Amino acid sequence: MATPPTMKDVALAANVSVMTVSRAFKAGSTVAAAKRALIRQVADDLGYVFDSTASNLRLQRTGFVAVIIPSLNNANFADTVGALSAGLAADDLHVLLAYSNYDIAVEESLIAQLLRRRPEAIVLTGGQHTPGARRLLERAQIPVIETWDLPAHPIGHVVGFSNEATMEAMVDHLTSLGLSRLGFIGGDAAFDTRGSDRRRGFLAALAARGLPAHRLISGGQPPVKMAHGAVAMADLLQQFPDTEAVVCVSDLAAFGALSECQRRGVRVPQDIRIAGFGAFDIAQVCVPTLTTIDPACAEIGRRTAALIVSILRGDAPPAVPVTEAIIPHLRIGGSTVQPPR
Amino acid sequence: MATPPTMKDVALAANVSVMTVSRAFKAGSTVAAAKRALIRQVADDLGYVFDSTASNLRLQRTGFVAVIIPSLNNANFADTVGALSAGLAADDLHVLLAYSNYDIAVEESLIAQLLRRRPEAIVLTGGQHTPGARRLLERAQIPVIETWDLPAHPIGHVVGFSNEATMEAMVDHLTSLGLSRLGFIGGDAAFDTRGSDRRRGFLAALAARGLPAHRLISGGQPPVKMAHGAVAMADLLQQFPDTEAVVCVSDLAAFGALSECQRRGVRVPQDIRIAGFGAFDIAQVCVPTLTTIDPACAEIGRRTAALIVSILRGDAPPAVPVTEAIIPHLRIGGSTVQPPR
DNA sequence: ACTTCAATTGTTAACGATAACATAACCAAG
DNA sequence: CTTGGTTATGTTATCGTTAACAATTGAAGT
Repeated sequence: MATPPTMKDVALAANVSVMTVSRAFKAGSTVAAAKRALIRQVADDLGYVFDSTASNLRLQRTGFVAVIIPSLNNANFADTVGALSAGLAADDLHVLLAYSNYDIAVEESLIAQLLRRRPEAIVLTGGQHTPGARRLLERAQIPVIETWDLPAHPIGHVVGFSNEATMEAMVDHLTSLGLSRLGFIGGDAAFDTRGSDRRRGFLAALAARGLPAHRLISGGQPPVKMAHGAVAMADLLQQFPDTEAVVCVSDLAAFGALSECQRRGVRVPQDIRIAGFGAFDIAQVCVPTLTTIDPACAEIGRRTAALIVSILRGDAPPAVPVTEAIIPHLRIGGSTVQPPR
Repeated sequence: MATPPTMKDVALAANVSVMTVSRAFKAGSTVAAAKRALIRQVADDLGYVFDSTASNLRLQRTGFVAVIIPSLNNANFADTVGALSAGLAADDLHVLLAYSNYDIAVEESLIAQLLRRRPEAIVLTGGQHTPGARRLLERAQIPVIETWDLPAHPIGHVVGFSNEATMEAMVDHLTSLGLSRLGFIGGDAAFDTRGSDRRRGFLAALAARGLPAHRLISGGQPPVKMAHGAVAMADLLQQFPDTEAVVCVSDLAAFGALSECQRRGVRVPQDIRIAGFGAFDIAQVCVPTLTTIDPACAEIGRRTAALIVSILRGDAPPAVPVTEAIIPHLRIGGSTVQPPR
């Protein structure tokens, strides 16, 4: 057959009306059991596949939830999206995923594209957007959820945490070890807003303690990869050899830094301490394990999914925009504190 | 406004017909320049957003390419999907992504769901599918591309490589170093077909050389993570302490194995050699760097995108199913050969 | 002024599924 | 054998956009 069979073809073959075929495929509708079985059999024989594009148009509902993440290739965002998809699946909502490559201009164009697909909700990573993007989102008649951040001026709902605030606990940990010469790797670019939020938080924490805050090494444009962390560590060791501990924008950079230390015979944590961010798998496998901050990626996804479901399908959707604060957790590893043996 | 504005609203406001509005948004159609500008202005003022669900139905074309990967959280597949998306974007094709969690039963149900969305092509990872999945795909009137494998009986097009065959080069490398007591970590489960293909290839390569092939350690169910690699290495060192080299199903497992060696003071490569698969970032950052096989993930994505574009939008689509063989490359690292200093 | 042709705009009928309404079939009770 | 009330099925119109065709306009050529 040239064109795929439609309900009409099935109806013809089963000798019923199109409407009956439609009902036969919908649970809870009144069709004689025998007829329903017949219709499904006929449909299967014909190779009929339900056409959701038609249904979407008629019902004015697509079942799509648009999601924009900075990068596909990042275990943290993957965990969030995984939990999000899982949480939406039960309510027949499907993630329409796009990635911005850490560029809010790209994000804006993705938003414009995605909205044409008529998603029922849209999930963003981060709280910083172009004015154009804000405008599009404010006019879109769908729930907007910003994640992975606590924006000062949210567009709609929020499920996230303050990247800046996480650094307080980290610096607290390091200073409680009696350390005062602290460095930071990563987060310089105007692009990586979450990374520079962390750096800002780091600097604020140092300032609050009256500690020097000049040991900063760029990790280059995001995504900051392992190899960049290694290069940055080499820079740090050369420029500021007296550094006692370095906080990295992510565990990937931190592992790169650790590897550079290994290559140079610099002992971690004896000679220098290293901390990361994100609680990536590698943090608990590498030697020593990395001190890091667990931002509860999956929890963000779960809570976002639950929020969306309650808004779209729930009987009591929230009247005002919701902000759900996630509490990241400091996880101490061998890269800052030598385990007792 | 309760319902979002449609072309009709724009037409009314701009005092033209709906069709003229439609033309005003379509490049290359005959609308007076001034009128086109006016319509676009009016549309913008109203907050009009093009509704692709209606367009998709009318045109019988969605611009979707369905893609199923085993896991979101895997840099290899992420690289493939990234390159694929990029290659499709120019032709206004968008990836509709789903992940099977390494389960072909899940894959079948995803295929059924995705086909309802009327994708213009569908891309699968791997060449093993349930009979139900094959049936769905054979009847779907769209191009099917299997990737990351060279199936014996392809459903349609193929862009991939033989996981089994890659192991020949790896074993060749190890035996050329004079090693003969080789082990393998991972790939036991019936699920992870690519992993067990690699193990089969490993065993075949040993058999061809008359080498003993009993040093096999399960990595558990896929995805085999770093931590599993560490546990497996501990098993291997205990069960087969005379092992000279171990090939792991992925770099992640290999890094876990390497980390276990570090913890135990087993020197790599002096005491034991470790190899991985996938050319993940970590392979070239860790100390020592990992010997691995680069399956050219991005190349798979690029070639798949090019194939799809040529089929869907090209003037000379291939008459018969195409099989594009990708050539994976052995990359030797410090985990099998100590670098000269 | 009168064709002729191109450029521009309008009208109609789909695309495939489904809510809403209308009708037909059925069964039990009186 | 009616009547009343379910249950099962059919009919119509619609979601928003667009191809195909029809109609109108305007400018150039004679």
